[in-house]
Amino acid sequence: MTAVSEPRATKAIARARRRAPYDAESLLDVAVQVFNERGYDGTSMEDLAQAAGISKSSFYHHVEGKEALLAAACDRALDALTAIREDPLAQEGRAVERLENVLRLTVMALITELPYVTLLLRVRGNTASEKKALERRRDFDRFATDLVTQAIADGDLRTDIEPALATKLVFGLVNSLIEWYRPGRTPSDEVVNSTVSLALVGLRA
Amino acid sequence: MTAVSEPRATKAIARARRRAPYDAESLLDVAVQVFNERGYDGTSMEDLAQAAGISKSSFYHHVEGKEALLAAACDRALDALTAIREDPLAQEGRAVERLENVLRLTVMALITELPYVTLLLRVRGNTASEKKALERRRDFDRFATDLVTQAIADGDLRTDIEPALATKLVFGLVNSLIEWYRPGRTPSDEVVNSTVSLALVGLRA
DNA sequence: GTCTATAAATTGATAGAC
DNA sequence: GTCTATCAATTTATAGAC
Repeated sequence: MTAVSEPRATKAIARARRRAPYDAESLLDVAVQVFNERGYDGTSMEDLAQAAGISKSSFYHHVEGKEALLAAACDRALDALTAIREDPLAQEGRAVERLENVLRLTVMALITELPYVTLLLRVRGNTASEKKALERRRDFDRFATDLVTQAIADGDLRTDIEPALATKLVFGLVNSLIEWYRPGRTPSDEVVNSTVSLALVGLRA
Repeated sequence: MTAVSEPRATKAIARARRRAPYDAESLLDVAVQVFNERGYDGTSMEDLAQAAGISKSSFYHHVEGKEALLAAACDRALDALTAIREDPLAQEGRAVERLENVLRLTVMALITELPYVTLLLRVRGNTASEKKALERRRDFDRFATDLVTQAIADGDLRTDIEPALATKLVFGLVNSLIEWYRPGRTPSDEVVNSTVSLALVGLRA
């Protein structure tokens, strides 16, 4: 059974099944992990190549460059956040219910896309692609602020905290997950429930 | 009244009064500001010199080097946090009262030392001095965790959230201030009260 | 696809004149 | 104290052999 005698499709599948060790996606995973450990600017392409177990030149064969890696990671995180806005749970019911759903979906997105969102939330805006990522992030912030503002106007949340301030506090609480949450330590269900509960109990009228 | 005829002490005072434009402290302020804008690793000594309005070489005349600037800034932030542990308000009364005081003092420290604490909370631990700063920071985290644990054991805080998780959430909320608080926008009193209130109301039994 | 070699630019830091 | 000039190391990225 030599590979030569097999049809092309079979070869492609076999290749995929044994998980080609170095495809663009797995190298992105490696890069994002190292970026999060040492910081994006504190990581050299040599660091990434070593973490992947190949030479720097081979690494470049698979990826466009350092900034493209960061942009791809940010896009993945931002796509996850954007999907929340379009989720039916974010569009029906009272504002306070939509807010609770959005908070829950956000915590879940933070957990499932943790490395990517971590990188996104640390972006400083030094380059053009970083500025673009920050702009998309601000879109989500505005969406969240509108939701909190509406819930307060509905009389469902305490009125002694400014809407903009309340939003920043609640999403600051939620986003702080990237600083301490590590998969496998605490069941993610418990983290989701505790986080949403703590945020909303403190905020309710 | 020529400078030549004045005694040395007078000259020194006059020099100090007109605020020598480039002393080590004011250059640290400049450096910390730029570090926070572009990230520590994303900032070059050339960037710092330009921000200070002098050449890179002149800048080096006043400061030891890049890492020393970071260490000095972290030390200042950590000194502010350490002072909280030694504050009488953190040592008397029930654990839940001490916790409320510590939360309030922490928010106040974040606000008064904002640039320094911001830099500290972003340190990744890449160098020896950064690792040392992270270790001092962990000391404060342990102190905070003990306080929350005790308050839960006292029956003053809700028991359905793990002490370690509750601590991370509450201090995640408090520390998120560095991401959005900017002096002069919202009165600091309002931020302190709202932050402490939101955190504790959500946490109380 | 992988590698060694190297280019081209930047960086932290210093030398030494004024 | 400030500057220009420069060093030595590092960094992003490419060339080209296998």
